Amino acid sequence: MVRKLAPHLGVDWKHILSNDEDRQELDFSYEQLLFQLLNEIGIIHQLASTAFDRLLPYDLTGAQFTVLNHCVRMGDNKTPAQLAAILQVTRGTMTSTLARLEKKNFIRLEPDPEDGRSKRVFLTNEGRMAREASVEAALPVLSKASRDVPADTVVGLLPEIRKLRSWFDRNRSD
Amino acid sequence: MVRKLAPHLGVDWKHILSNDEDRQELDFSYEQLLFQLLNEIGIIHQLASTAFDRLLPYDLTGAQFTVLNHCVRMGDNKTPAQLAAILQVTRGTMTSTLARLEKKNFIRLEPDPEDGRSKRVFLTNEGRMAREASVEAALPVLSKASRDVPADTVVGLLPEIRKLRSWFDRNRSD
DNA sequence: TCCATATAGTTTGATGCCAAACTATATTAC
DNA sequence: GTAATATAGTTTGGCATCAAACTATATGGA
Repeated sequence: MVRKLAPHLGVDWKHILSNDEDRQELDFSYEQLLFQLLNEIGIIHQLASTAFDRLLPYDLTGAQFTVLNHCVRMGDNKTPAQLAAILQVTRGTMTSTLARLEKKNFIRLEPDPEDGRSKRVFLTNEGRMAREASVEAALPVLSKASRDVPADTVVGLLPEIRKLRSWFDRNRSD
Repeated sequence: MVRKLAPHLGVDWKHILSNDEDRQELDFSYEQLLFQLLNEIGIIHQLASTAFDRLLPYDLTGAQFTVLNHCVRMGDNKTPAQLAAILQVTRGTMTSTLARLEKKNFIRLEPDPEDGRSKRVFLTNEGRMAREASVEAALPVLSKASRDVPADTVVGLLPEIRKLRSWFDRNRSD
């Protein structure tokens, strides 16, 4: 049916072993179904990501918001390596995200008094406000979703999706 | 619990309104549950993408494989704009992916005889073989998943995930 | 103490992705 | 027929991501 836009992501499971046309007609092997599932998941992630990026204020990106949000909710005064582990990015990626946040004055980086190799990440007041404004900006979109997507769908999906995420989490090579 | 690696993606819904600790204890609003769901989806996509990229031969990337795979399964002789629409990336992104595939001699680009603005994408024999080899390389991983992840999980997830994808698809701004 | 190894953070180089600007060719409207 | 508009493809600039190499500091064992 040709969707209008949206990316094929890092890996695009889209159309790997499936396509819209044959969905109704054929039997699929387990492997094919898993492919299709990952395909759909990739699309959802991409669409959601792009939509979220577009509504964020202060030129914030999703990655940057995620760091601010974590600091607000779970506390700051963590090292970049800890944040990288928690948010599941490489240290190199975290370095660059933190640099952008620092340039915007949303966080402050201080040397770790106990470990000469480390730094500590602190929220600034501006960072706190930017996070707050971002949450505000996101609410209308979530509300729209809540009107259209049945709660049953969301609630039903969560436990199984978590199982799947768990499996990938346990089975990655690193 | 601090996962070891993995990225916060374009937008990272991870930890936006949720975290591992409070999952067991609190009630969540619909909005929070949706956030959590998108969070899990983002993680799964990232883990799956990275794993897939690592096993591909010929220095193929997921994006490149997706183009080859589509051409094998659905036929080549399409324009870059058509491929971009089908695979849901911008034309600019498709330009660069096709350029990389052409440099590897996996596709050929010819001028469209009927439209002076367009080109046509054709698979080469090398491209066909590279796609075949990629599928071979992916099979062991899929088999591993099939041993661990119950078919029920996959089959149960698919219809609801498709509904969710549909919603995002319908509600995007472009 | 000193060396080997592990860990923190950075840097580099690739890829993917988007948005927006830009060129060239079609198509439509008058 | 010509001007306005739409579409195809490219280019540029920016962010996110990874992998791998590199520096500096800790830590542990001999």
